[in-house]
Amino acid sequence: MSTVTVTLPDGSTLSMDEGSTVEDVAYEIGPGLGSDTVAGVVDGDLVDKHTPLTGDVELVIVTPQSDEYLDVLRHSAAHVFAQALQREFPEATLTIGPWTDDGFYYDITGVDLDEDDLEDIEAEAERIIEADYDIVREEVPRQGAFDRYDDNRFKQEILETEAADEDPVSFYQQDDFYDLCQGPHIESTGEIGGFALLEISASYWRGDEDNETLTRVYGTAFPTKDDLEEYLEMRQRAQERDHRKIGQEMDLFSIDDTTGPGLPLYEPNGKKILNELSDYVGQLNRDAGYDEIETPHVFRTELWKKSGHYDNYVDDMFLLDVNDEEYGLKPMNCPGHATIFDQSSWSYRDLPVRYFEDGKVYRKEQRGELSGLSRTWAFTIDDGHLFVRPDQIEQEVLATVDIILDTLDTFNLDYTVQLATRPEKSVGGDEIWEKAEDQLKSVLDEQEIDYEVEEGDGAFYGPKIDFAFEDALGRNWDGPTVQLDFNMPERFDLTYTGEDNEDHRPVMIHRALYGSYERFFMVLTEHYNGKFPPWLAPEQIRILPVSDDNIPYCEQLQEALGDYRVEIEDRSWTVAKKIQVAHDDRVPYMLIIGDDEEDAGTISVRDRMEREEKAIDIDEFADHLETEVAQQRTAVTFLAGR
RNA sequence: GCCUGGGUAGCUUAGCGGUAAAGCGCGUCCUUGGUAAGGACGAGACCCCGGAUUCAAAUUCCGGCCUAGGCUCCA
Repeated sequence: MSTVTVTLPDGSTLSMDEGSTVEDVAYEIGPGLGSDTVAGVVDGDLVDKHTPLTGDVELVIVTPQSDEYLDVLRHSAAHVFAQALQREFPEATLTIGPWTDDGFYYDITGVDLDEDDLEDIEAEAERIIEADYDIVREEVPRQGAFDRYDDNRFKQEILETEAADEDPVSFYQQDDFYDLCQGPHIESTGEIGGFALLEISASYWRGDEDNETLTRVYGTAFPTKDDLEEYLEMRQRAQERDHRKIGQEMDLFSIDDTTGPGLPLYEPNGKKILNELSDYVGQLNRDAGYDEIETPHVFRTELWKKSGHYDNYVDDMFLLDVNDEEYGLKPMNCPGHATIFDQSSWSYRDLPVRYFEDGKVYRKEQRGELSGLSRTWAFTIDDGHLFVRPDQIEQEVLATVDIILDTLDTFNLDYTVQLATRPEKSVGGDEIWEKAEDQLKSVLDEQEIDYEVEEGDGAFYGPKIDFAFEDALGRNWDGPTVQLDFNMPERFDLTYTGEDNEDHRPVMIHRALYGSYERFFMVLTEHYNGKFPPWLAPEQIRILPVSDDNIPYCEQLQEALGDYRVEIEDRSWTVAKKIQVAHDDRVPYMLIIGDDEEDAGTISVRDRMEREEKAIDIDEFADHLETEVAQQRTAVTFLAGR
């Protein structure tokens, strides 16, 4: 019998008989590990512990202490759900039920479920867990598998595709329930300590919207009840920091039924933050050699035909009929910017030319996609376009990435980076694409940025670097971006005169430091949980008079702090209530002013971190705040070191 | 766009065939307070919009609009 070499995570190797299973290897290492083994990771794939090894492999043994154990547990939890479902609704048809990052789902059909049903199914699942059924792998001849699923075309399809080469086919059985499945699974249903069903939703078979709609039930499972509780609390906390909730509480923005979907209305508090954000990037852009321009919200469709948007993007555009002529709200700012570039003749010495604009754009996204500020119909891009010579691409991309990193650092944000490369449908030659992608890569490497390459995910007109953020609910959203564009300069026939006195084609770079203000606003609101840094906070200071008699002195203080956004709490409440409400409103600094302060000509400062100090000189506070705001510090620091 | 929930006062929600409720907010008054919600009274609702069933609809049914989650999209 031939042998195979198994390489373990520590680099050591074992020689095993060919056909030995993952579990055999574990027992070879030690009986304790053997009995603990739940599954294995063979060359990166999570497999059942009974999987035979047929060649030289890298192997990780999965035990209840492994990270992968949760996946295995949840996979089994999906089966427990399916069994409970079939007990309650025998007519339900099962399709697929994998684990996910934070639980599992099962796609089913043939039954309508509502939230109450979910509770019943959950109760049934608890009984199945309580019963602690053994979960047993079973090998069934191919024909037998088809017989089992003679009324389930989804399972049949899986047998004909994913499991096309398998005979026998593996099933997993617990009690009288079985499911076509490759595994791996835990030993018995009782290993699941905490089980919960979370949501009913929908999906398409095979993720294709032309296919049948399925009902998807999301759930999660943990080794212990405590782990589950902790997860549910975390979920609850995440919902608490949802920007839509905070936006409502802090009167930042609203989206009104009457004015329309996906069309955010910024209230005064929100606009104050937007203005600070705009001033911040405006300064960065000017410092980086950009010229500010402005374009209107609507253009004749002639422009969109010229830019190619009319052919490729018209379904997402808002079109208007004006005197029998067609106009379109701009879904992008670039054609306007390219037109401005085209108003002058340029020498190679003039390049790069850099334009920027806080440009409002309108995109008629699918209705079901609209969500708070993260996906809207109207949004403002801090949009910049560079017109560069081909030899300037790298330096300009580098400079742009540099400013993006500065910006993200100012807000102390976490992000991921993707390099999106040439899609199947694209314009431009092989050489220019290859070169451009290399240039983007070398910029990312030079900046020592971790990034993922998303093959074929670039725009048709050029490759791009995207920076993405995660929202409170763990969803990813693209933010800052740098995109190369070989197409627009062609379409607009943009040229500059080279050293050789010939016309040359510039390359266009699209870039945004925030992405859109809306989405960035969402990210910041959730990142700070509404506790905006003092430089951004809509209300930076609230003065709380102890009694109404102190109001005149408070007004003097307000005037002395005229450089800041200061409000006086003049409602006739107790001091305790004024403090409570100021905390709820997330105001960075409260000045508590009673007779003591008024007589001494001082202030008491309390911050939203609940620190407080009395008898402070107002100038000292104002000086500190000036620094804190000027440096865009992300925390309230006046009382930190005192 | 698709599926499943949901839409009741400015906000958060209860009510689910028979006189529209509560808390917060708002107004007036009392209280002038010293560190995380003092008290009383009051105003405020086309119960999302159409249609149907019924003696009677916020409540049931149908259609639409909006919204949440997911799916699918996302130059």
